[in-house]
Amino acid sequence: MRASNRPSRANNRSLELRDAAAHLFAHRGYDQTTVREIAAACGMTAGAVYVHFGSKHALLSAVYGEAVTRVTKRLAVSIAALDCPWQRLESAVRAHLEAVLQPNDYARVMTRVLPEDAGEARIELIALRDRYEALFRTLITGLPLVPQTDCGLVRLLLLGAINWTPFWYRQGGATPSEIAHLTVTLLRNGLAQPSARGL
Amino acid sequence: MRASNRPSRANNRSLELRDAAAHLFAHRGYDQTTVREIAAACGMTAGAVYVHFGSKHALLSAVYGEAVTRVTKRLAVSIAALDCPWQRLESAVRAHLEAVLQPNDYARVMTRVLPEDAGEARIELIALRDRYEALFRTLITGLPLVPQTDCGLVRLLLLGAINWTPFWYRQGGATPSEIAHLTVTLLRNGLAQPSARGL
DNA sequence: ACGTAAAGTAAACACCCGTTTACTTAGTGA
DNA sequence: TCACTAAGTAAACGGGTGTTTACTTTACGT
Repeated sequence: MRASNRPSRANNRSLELRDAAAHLFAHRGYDQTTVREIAAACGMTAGAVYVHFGSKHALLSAVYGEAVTRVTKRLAVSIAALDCPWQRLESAVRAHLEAVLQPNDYARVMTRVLPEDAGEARIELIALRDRYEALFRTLITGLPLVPQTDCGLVRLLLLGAINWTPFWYRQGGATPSEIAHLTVTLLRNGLAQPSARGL
Repeated sequence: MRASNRPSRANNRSLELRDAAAHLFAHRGYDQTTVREIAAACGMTAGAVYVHFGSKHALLSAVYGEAVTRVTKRLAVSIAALDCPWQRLESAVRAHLEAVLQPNDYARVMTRVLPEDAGEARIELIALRDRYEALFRTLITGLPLVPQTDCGLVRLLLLGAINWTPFWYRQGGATPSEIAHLTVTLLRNGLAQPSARGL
């Protein structure tokens, strides 16, 4: 039981390191970020990184895991008090967009770094991402959609639309809130003029 | 005028090289593909690549440019005979999805390789992508949408949804045609049960 | 037949990468 | 006080990278 009272003087440089990694991964991608850069951002040497993390992949896993934890929490809070399934979805989309679009390093890693680039940590990242996407599955199956709608397909299209936003979003244009509203309105009623609707 | 009758014995290995690069970039990404691998795929040495292309970036530009050319052509053909703006959009989405989802190396590079990873060739790739996306701008502004709809935002959400598909699409599930139909139906009428529509 | 130029090779170049090793520093508990 | 341990450094290791160089081959035009 001695191993449990861990930290002692541990003024967690690990977290500092993880934050720096998140920042660099978010802005330049995994491949193009070097361990030396991450270390330098904390005023350390590359070797010291391996005191805290076994490998660069492990560092990515830590960042990715924290990202999912944070955005999951944020999403849960944002929908807690809502009952209407459409409002719940819109709130969830807004929370997701706010996380992904603000200069938020962790959330951005979730959409910018492909699990495929993570080597051995690949399976772990995919599991984390799936865990997050399951939240949207629940929200979507709760919607009163036209019968026989392929909910899985809807979820993937929705997540695609909002995961792609970081690639075109610019400060000063539409706000996350506006994007969320348009997205869910679109999903609910479509955008055709009433006179031009099909059967 | 002597420089114009170029090829002579030129049994264009350049194209072979470009195809091999497209294949590798599509399946493993730009960073994780080496010049030696591309050369080996054509039975050549790395040095020979530089007879045909000035750099690895130039090779990516060539692949990306060809990708845009091909998918643009395919899209133009698919909508040529159609008049109804909704049908035109659905056909365009279907063409795009077929290009991106079938094991089509060139189209896949367009969605898998971020222009940001291309270094100096970055600006060129962005210009090419923008040229392609402008086609969708035309298709969307041609739709009879509810007044004051932000067409730019709609285009970006739509492109996001369909650009993300390669990351989850699996053979045997929904076909490109089905995905295209659902996507445009969603955009047109939404998916809410008629009794559950908002104002 | 021969000069020319493109196409290709083998090998090196210069550098950068993730990771490891041997060693130093500093705080802690007994 | 002193052994112990975590944290960190400096430097190297082994390998891979894009690219260049010097040289060879090959096919054409004249």
